[in-house]
Amino acid sequence: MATRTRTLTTSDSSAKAEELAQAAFELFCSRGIDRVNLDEIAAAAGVTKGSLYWHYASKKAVVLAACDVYYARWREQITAATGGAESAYGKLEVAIAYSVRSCLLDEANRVFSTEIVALSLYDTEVRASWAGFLDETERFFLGLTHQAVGRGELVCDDVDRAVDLMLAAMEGIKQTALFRPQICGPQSEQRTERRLLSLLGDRP
Amino acid sequence: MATRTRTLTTSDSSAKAEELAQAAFELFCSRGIDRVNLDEIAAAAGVTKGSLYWHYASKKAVVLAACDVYYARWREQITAATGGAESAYGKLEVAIAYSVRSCLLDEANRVFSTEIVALSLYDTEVRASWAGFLDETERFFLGLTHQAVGRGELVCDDVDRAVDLMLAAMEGIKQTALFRPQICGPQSEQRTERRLLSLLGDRP
DNA sequence: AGGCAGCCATACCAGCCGGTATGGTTGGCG
DNA sequence: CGCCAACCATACCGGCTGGTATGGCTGCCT
Repeated sequence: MATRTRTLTTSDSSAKAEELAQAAFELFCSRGIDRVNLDEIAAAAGVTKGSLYWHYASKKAVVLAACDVYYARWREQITAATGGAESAYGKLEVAIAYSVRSCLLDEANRVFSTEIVALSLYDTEVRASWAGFLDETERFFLGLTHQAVGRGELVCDDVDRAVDLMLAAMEGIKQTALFRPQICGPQSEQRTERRLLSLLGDRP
Repeated sequence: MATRTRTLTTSDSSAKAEELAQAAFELFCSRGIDRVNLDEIAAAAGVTKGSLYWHYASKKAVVLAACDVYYARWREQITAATGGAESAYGKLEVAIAYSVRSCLLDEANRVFSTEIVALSLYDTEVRASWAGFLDETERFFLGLTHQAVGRGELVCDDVDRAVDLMLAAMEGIKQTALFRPQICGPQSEQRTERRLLSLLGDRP
């Protein structure tokens, strides 16, 4: 799409740019950002580095674009997961279940987010991008939890604090999962889900 | 190669090796592992790369040695911090206070641990080393918490689970602190301490 | 004395990779 | 048609850095 009005607008005019971002994201997920060079990314998208540099000004720009791919996929999957549930509490359950699963089992997700966090130590743009995503996820869980509490499906006296804590625990679990493969089993997964859920409050 | 000999036992053989490890640790903390080259490390220890390679076989060996420096400093500081308190609960308080402070305020600590975690994604030796350290910290908090519960200073029905959760939250807080500088203020620090402490149980 | 091992410096290499220079092809448009 | 802009390929550069080859110096041991 957008093949004709290829004027001087931004890079969304070209589907190739998106294809390059997708390819970069996949490669970054499997092998880490600085273990993937631009030749590989370009090749994975069916072009060469010369073309890549027509769409992106630097490797960092490619990384930022890969981040956007990550965010878009998260939105897509989280809405798909929560779409089935009716109650706000039910949505919370499946949202946490999805998050735990992606934390504990989806190694690609772990690789990418770990690399981005490490990059954020030195690059303010990457850090700002990731911070925006963290805000988005917090707003998401905050909204659901407030809904559940407002509808009487959950009892929690300090929602903001509870969500903060739950998200921090989730990040911590994701990180330690790298070093404790044993906690990635299916029964451990369910237990983790229940623990995180209970951090948000109690059922009435 | 002949790295043996040395009349006075094993690794104590050369103080220069330790000095190199210390220098490497400081540099890694300030600028990240792969933004520091071996020439700089050697120079910081007053030698050149040629000598560095007499003490260490590769850059990875230097990284591992820097990890050991990190562990040693943690032990030293945590024992110093908990030395003043008599009750087990008091020790828990100061241990958590120290951990929170180092998570939220000590940026060098954050840089180093973040880098090591990222490296652990690909290097099994580094991962094993860090996993050992995580085990050590867990054992430390587990021991204190069990003590506090056994002495009636704390009420907690599932210590293992509580410590797990507290440590996960602490890791998560450390990570998100990078993206939310506002949570690093002193009053926020105390609140964080209290929240983490309350995760371990209630006072009788 | 003299040999040897520990310790260190100098000089050098080679591969990797981000980035660039340049030129070719296509298609829309005046 | 002819021109230009979008898009892409080829070839190349140059800096950085982990790692090595080699030899010098020191002091202990026999």
